[in-house]
Amino acid sequence: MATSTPADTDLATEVWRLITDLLMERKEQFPALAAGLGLNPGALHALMSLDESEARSMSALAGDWKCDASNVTWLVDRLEEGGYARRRMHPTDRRVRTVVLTPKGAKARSQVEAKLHEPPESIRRLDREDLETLRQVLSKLHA
Amino acid sequence: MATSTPADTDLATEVWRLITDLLMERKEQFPALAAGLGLNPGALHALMSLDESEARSMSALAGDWKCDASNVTWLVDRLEEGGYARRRMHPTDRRVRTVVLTPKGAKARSQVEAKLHEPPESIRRLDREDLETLRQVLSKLHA
DNA sequence: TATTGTTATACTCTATAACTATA
DNA sequence: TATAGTTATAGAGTATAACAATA
Repeated sequence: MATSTPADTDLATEVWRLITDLLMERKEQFPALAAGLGLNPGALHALMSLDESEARSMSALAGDWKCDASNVTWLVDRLEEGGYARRRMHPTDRRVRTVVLTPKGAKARSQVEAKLHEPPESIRRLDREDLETLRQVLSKLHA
Repeated sequence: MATSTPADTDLATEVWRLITDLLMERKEQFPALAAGLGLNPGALHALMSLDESEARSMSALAGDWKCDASNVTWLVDRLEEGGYARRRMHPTDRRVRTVVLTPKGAKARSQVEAKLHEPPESIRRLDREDLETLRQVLSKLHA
């Protein structure tokens, strides 16, 4: 119907973000997005919590991901196979392996984040006044 | 802060329902609710799509649940073990088995639905005016 | 001969336990 | 002796293929 101005699109994005933040998780398109990267949902979830600059040890990742250390080995193997992450040596403790995203992994992560924040058609169709109203009221939920 | 009147609680329920309907799925408390019934998430999802009165064939359920027929056998076995559903003969075609919820299964289903529609604390804290506003704007998303 | 549902079997993802190498 | 990570192994949940009963 009505076309969106850039300002409306930004608003729609923000409103959608407020709603999804409220829900904490929007595991929905997630399996499909994972499959698109040749990953299972668990491995994509892992990818989303990694960083290009900050190296995390395997044991720290077991804590982050609330899973067994042996499963961290398996998940990081999947990410390395896909070229999304790589293991590094720890500078001082030779027992420890750290994990960082590759450039490809960082790009995949930001693209998936963009998809997850993309408002659905029904939200984008709202006019500016409605979106402003939603933003105002939903902002109160942050308290 | 402000205490809720019954009217506010109904409004909060409705607003929360509008948001979750928009998202289609809110797999979040779901694994915990399933575990509480001695089921896995897949089996609870199956239970939620069954009815006490309407009998569905195994092959129809494979379509509904988007899974293989052999997995329907497995899931219905789990539901029968828990006393939530039972197989019946088809009145005319002796190859076909149909599945219906038991009274226990119907009760479990409505209790889980109630839990899923329960608004979170942050929504319940909104005052009546904000909830009315949300309801009004979010209703437009149904179009 | 085709279809319904089950059984036999295999694959994915996860965990527990045993192991290797460091510390 | 304790810790980090891996490998060996087992279990849950899913699929594919072979099968028995019925149409």
